[in-house]
Order: sequence, then C-alpha cells, then structure tokens
Amino acid sequence: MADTEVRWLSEEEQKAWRTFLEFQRVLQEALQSQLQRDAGIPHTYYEILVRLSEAPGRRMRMTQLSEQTLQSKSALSHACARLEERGWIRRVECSDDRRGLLAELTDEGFRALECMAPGHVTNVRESLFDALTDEQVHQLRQISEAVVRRLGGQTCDG
Amino acid sequence: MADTEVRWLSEEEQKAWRTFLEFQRVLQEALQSQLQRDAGIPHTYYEILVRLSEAPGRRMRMTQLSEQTLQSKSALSHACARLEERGWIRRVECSDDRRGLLAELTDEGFRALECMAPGHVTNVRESLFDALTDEQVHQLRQISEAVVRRLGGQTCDG
DNA sequence: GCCTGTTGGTTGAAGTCTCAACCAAGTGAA
DNA sequence: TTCACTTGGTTGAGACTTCAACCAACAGGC
Repeated sequence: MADTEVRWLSEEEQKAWRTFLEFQRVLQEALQSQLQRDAGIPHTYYEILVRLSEAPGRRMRMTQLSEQTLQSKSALSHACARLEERGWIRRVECSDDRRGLLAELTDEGFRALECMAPGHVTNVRESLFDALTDEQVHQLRQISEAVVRRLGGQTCDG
Repeated sequence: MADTEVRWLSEEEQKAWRTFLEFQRVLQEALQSQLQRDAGIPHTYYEILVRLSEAPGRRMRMTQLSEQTLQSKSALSHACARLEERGWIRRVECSDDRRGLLAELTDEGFRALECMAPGHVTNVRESLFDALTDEQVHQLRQISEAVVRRLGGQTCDG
C-alpha cells in the first residue's frame, strides 16, 4: 500500500464489482430474513447449530467452533450465551484443559434445528442454486476457493 | 414452502455452498477492516459517499440513495446522521417536495473520499480481482446477475 | 518454586442494522 | 373542505458484532 500508483478498476471491473456487491446483499438479505422470521435467529447462529450437530457427541471446543463458523471468539461467546438462554446449547467444562469449554447441542436444540433446516435449505436452493447452471455452481466454487486461498483462510473441506 | 419434500443439498452443493460462505466472509472482513482502520467507517458508509460523489451536484434524494446503496431507509437515515456529524455530508431540504431531503456530499466529505478511495480500491483489487482470471471475473458477474435477477432486484448498470 | 508469555474464553461498551412506531406532507375522492 | 391512503423520512429500542480489557489456566525457562 506504499504505492503511489493506484490501479483503478476498469469500467468492466467496476460493473462486475457492483453487481457482485448487489448479489451478496440480496442473497444475505434473503437468508437472514427467512431465518429470522421462521426461527428467530441470525444466519450465524444457524451455522453454530449445524456445526455442533455434525460434531462427534454434538459437542465441540469453543475455539474450534469459532474457526469452523468463521466467527471471532467474542462473537461466538455472545452467540452461545443467547443460544444457551433458549436451551438450544449448553456449555460444559472440558476435562483435559481446565480453561476450555465444550459447546454442546441439547436435544431441544437438535429438534429445533431439524425444524428449521428444511426451510433454510429450500431457501438456499431457491435463492442461489436454482438460479445457476451446474457449470456456474462449479465456477462459483472455483472462484470462492481462489479468493479464500488468497486471503489466507483455508477452504472448508470435510 | 408447503412442500413436504425438501430437496437437500448434494455433497457437491454442500461444499460449494460452504466455500462460498467462506468466500463472502473473508472478503467482507478484508474490506470492512481495511476501511474501518484507515477511514473509520463501515463499507456501507463508503458506498454512500461514492454514490453521492457520482451524482449530479453531488446530491441525491434519500430514497434514491437508499435504493442505490441497497440499504433500508432506516439504516440510511442513521448512517447519514453519523456522516453529517463528521461534516462529510449535509442534508438539504428539497424544493419540489417539502417532505423530501437531499443528501449532499460536502467538500470536506469529497476530500475524505479522495483520501480513502485509493486504499479501498487497492484492497478490492488485491483481495478479489488479483485472485481471479479475467474469465472468472466474467463468470462471477454472470452468476451475480442471475441471482440478482432471480431475487427480484435489478442489476446496477450505469 | 517463580516469572513470563501464550492460549481459552468472557465481559462491557460502543457502533451499526432492524423493526415498528411515528410524523409530516403529498394525493385523491367524496 | 374533509377523510383516507400513500410516500418520504426520522426515531428509539432491541439485537448483533467488534474492540479492548480482562481473568484463569497452561507452558517453558530459570
């Protein structure tokens, strides 16, 4: 950033960029509002529940969970406090590290997730996948991986 | 949503989806943190300044601005209040509609934008465009337009 | 043992967005 | 004129995220 020369965006890049921004916004909005309306939680909370439901014993260390959901420890901590209030998760002490905590999905939380998942998945499909060809889905994944790689994260492969 | 059958995501779709989510998050994070650090404003505020700088007379009706920046009237109103506190914009009464207001970029706001634009554009280029081939940029635009079309917005063409 | 640094996680304040309520002004009909 | 409806925009409360400060527990060196 010490450059004195800025490589401005070309007309085409400009348009691609603004269209992409709009893409992000409308999609986020579609996901957020559906989840908020039907389940009363933001999308970030939904991801927490999903990751926990997939973990062995439906429990996971807070730090690991924060890495998987791409949330800061602070954000995760606040989120878990809310989810705990609802009885959807529970925080359990960790036996091998007395500093640590395990977030655990409760049965009630699991049932809640089962209830909200169909609506959310349907929404993802209708909002995104149904708008794209198989080829475009593949392209989008390549693009996503390229950017994630560049920005230093790691792709979420199983 | 009255369906009893949910079309769940395939393994491939699942991965594409999660990678895309990660893409969005890391990119947003890169943009947000750079702007916050260097200019002290969120990306949404930056877009307000940009749109105003491009408008004739550097002024625009609030509603039109909220449509262009894809923000709710409420969010825009709060944002403009903050920007006005900094002296970067000013709200002016509208002559042809006494309910209306024009948001106007001040000279100071314009200078501030000139200062922050290079860093932001450089960041957009390095975070996104430099990671993609020209072909991928084109693909991303097609994808974005398809989704925006589907979700009922309109693409931002000049 | 002690001392320092790092890691795991929480907390509170500040900032932003959403939602619903609200007001003022324009519009149209009776 | 009056009444009802819509549009333009603001406001305050509540919810989420970020940031910095913080505490407790681990780890390593002396």
